[in-house]
This record gives sequence, structure tokens and C-alpha cells, in this order.
Amino acid sequence: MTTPRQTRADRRRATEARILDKAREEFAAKGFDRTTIRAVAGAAGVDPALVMQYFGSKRELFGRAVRTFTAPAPEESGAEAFADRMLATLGLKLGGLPEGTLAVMRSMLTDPAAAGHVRTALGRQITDAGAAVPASDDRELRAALAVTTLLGVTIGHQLLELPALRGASPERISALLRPALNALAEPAPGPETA
Amino acid sequence: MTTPRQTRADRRRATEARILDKAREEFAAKGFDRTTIRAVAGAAGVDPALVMQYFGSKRELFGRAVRTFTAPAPEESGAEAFADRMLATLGLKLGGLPEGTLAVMRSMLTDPAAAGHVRTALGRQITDAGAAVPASDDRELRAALAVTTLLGVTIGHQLLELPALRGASPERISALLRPALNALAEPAPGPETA
DNA sequence: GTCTATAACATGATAGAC
DNA sequence: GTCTATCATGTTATAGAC
Repeated sequence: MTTPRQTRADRRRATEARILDKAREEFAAKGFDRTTIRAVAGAAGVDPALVMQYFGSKRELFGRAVRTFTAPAPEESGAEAFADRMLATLGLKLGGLPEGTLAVMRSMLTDPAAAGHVRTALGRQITDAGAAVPASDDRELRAALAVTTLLGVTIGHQLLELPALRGASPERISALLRPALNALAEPAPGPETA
Repeated sequence: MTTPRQTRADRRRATEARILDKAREEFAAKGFDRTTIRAVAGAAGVDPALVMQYFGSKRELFGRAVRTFTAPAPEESGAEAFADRMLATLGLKLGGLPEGTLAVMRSMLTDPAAAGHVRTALGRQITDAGAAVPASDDRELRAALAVTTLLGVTIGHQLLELPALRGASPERISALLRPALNALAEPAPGPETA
């Protein structure tokens, strides 16, 4: 009675996790504005007031729900080629993109907070990618173009669902993109410098 | 008295144009959801009810406001190189993008109607670009990747305002992007086929 | 601790006075 | 023709019953 099995604040964490899960889905599908606390609560099978009780505000819920937005690239091999490094992340981008990432991406054009998240996340990706660009003083710009290229393809595929992209396998897309990314990374079109 | 100078239904068209102009700005800046009839009316200096009187609904206003969304590429020269063709449109994309286009782009991830507009517009761009890709059976896919590449760069520059891109001139961006687009267009990496 | 009821507010849209 | 006043709805957030 003083210390029951596991049903003290442990069950709370279970429902909290369920709410966060459904919120992530909803935010990913409809964006921040069109997602309602009511809908999230309904999907999670709880009362709307409970969601507020747990998270305080809709924005806080959003922030908590998209904190899957971390550590997508724990790469160690710094000697890898630039394009491979980029395309390694694209593979999982075209397949199962984390729902938290989807949620932030869908809201990034209309919600300033989401835009900020994406801006810093892409900034980090750009500096990481820039480290793999050979030399030159515009390595950051090259990296930024490579990252935004992948961003555009991901948006077209995942959010816009362009038929021309949906019909292609990730492998083919990667294969076609590799030379383009290499062209972005190579300052001089030397014939053989590998 | 029966036929005054020009102030019959001609002044109406003037205010209507002013409303459309302010609506376009507002939609471009905040997207469909966060744009209110009241704000548009306030910016145009008219009563909110008048906006409804003229356009019937918010969505109708949106549709009318973004009908600048036409004919961006009246190119005749079909013999032009693929990359040049693409980059010609990028020049004005990075500089002054039409506000109607901005409005649709900003809403495309959260508003299904806007997404539909963009999907068809990009589809048209893809088929147009595909006609300039040399041969191969995956020309449409290549064209789609080129178009989404430019889409990503445009989003990163114009909507997300990534520092790494804002600091670069359109000319440098174009120069760096050209080899990448060429790599997308060329099925075989032949040394000299021009 | 959980939920019912409701407050407080903003929105798109409508009806009717001027 | 133009605008004031209002409706109906949907939202986040709060207070209080169980």
C-alpha cells in the first residue's frame, strides 16, 4: 500500500508517452496550427483538459513531441566521401522519416518557432557537411547547397508527394543524386584526384 | 450623370485590386491559416465585411490573390542547355520571387489546396525540364530531382532564410549549382559530348 | 488525480441599418 | 453600396465537482 507495484507516477508516464505519440502523429500530419488539443486528446483516449494539465500549453506539447529531433548522424568515419555521407542520411529520409522531424518540417514555413528549429538543425548539418568538403573558401556555401538540395528532394517526396518522385526507388534517387552532390563538393573538375 | 467619368464600377475594381494586393502580401508573409480577413481589410483600409462582399470567402480570396501563379517561363529556345534553362528561373527565384508564388509556397505544407497548386505547377515544370534532358528512360526522374533541388535552395534561401545562403550572391549560387544540374542531366559521364 | 463545465477570446460569415 | 452589430463556431486555458 505504501509502495504498490508500479502504479504511482509510473502509469502517468505511460499516458504521457501515449499523448506525446499521438501529438507527434497529428503535428506531422496537419502541422501546428491545424492540430487541436481536442484531436490529440481524442486520439490518445484522454480528456483534453488532461493534456493541458500535463503540458501546460499547446506549444509546450509541440516542443516536447518533436524532441525526437536529435542525433540523426552519429557518424565516426570522417574519411568518407562527401556524397556518401549526404546520401546515407537521404536513405532514411526517403523511407521512414522520424515523425518528429516530419512534424517540424511541415510547420516550418508557417510557424516561426518551427522555422527556428529547422534553421538551427540545418545549420548544424551544413557545418558538419562543410567539414567533408575538400578545400576552397566557399565550402560552407557548397555544403549549404547540398543540404538544401536534399531538403528539396525530401519535401518533394515526403510532404508534397510528387508523383515523379514517388514512383522511383530510393536507390535510384540516390544513384542519380550522387554525381550531382559530388559536383557540388568538387571545387575543381579535375579528372582524377581521388 | 448617366455616364460619369469613370467612377461607376471602375472605382470598385481599384479597391478590389488593392485588397488583392494586401491579401497577397499577408498570405505570403503568414500563410493561409494565420492570415485573417480582418488583417487584410485593415491593411487595405476597408471594412472586413467588404472583403467578404467582394470575394465571398477567405479561400476564394486566396485563390484570386495567388493567380499571379502563371507563366513564369515563356522560353522559346528549346536548344538551350539544361542547366542554363533551370538556372534562368533560379535567378528570379533568389531575387524577387513573385509574391503570389511566395504565398502558395508558404502554405503548401499545411494547406492541401495550396499543396495541390504547387504539385501541378511543379509537375508542369518537371515535364518542361524533362524535355531538355538528353535521352534515357528516367529523364522525368532526373528532371524532378533538378526541380526539387531548385525548390530546396529556394526554400532555404527565401522562406527559411538560412544564413549560409543569404550571405551568397545569386551569381555564385548559380555558378556552384550549374555543374550539379549538369550532372543530373547527363546520363553518361562522357568527357566531351557538347 | 481525472474529468465536466465553462470562461475568455478570435475567427469566418451573415443580416440589416444607414 | 458601405459598414455596424451579431451569430455560430472553434480554440486555448481555467475552475471546480467527483
